[in-house]
Amino acid sequence: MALLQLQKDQPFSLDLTLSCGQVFRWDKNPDGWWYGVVGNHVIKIRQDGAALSYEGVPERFIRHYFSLDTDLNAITASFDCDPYIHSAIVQCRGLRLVRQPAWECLVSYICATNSNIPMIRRRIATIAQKFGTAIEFEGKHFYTFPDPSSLGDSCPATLSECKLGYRSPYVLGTACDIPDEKKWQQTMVSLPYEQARRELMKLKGVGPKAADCIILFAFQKYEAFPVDVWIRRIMREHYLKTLSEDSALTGWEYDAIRRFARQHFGEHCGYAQEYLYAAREG
DNA sequence: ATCCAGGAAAACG
DNA sequence: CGTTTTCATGGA
Repeated sequence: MALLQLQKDQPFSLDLTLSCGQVFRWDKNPDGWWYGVVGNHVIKIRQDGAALSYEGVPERFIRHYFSLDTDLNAITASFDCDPYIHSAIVQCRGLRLVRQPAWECLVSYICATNSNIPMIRRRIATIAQKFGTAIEFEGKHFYTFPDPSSLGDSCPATLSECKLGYRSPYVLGTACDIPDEKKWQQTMVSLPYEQARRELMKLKGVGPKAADCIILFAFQKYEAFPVDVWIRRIMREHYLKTLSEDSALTGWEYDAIRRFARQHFGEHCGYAQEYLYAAREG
């Protein structure tokens, strides 16, 4: 068991960070410990005030994954520009965007379309269980997320057990389009936002929303502003009151919303998006 | 039954 | 070209 002491000027909420909907593979036990699989590691972690207790990975891994070295106060200050976002910032103090493994993030958001969070979590868990590698930890089995070739070579019958519905061929096709996970990841991080977005949208099952989520959560390009039905509702009610009430989100509207957000919240508008999403009330 | 959920592809004018 | 329809799944 290792201990990490957070600094006073380093706000962090493990609970908000792991339960705000950006990740799908973390679970909290009633005793307060979070368990998750990141890459090839099972991580066990809990927070008591400014103290983080953890095991499974070295400290530098924790710092990197949870973005503990980014100046969160500076980031939230950069988009703290109106009363509504201000209240979200106060309400979600300590929420950080984590650095998700890119391939898993990509598949996660292909599986997320027209679906809800519990369903997404179940799909990702089943994919890992069927195609990943088992890791034993505290007598229980955890599963790594399978690499592209493991999924690409999978038999369709087993994949259908993951209940992806019409998303199955998208996941399969994308697995075949990305033979080299590491090379793909390196290429993507080097591209500027708009270019990375266009590249991602070439993949089957990746539209504007999924592309923006992947860019934000896996590549830390904080100018991405994913617009889902919740964000559209919030933006319509508090920022773009001229938007029509019907929930259809056209391509033109999506661009109008993300461009407004980029201008209004600034270069970290993606971070602002996650605060808006986390502070949403049903 | 009907509607909805971190949408996107395919079909249609 | 922009717009509408369809898609599979399960919970409310």
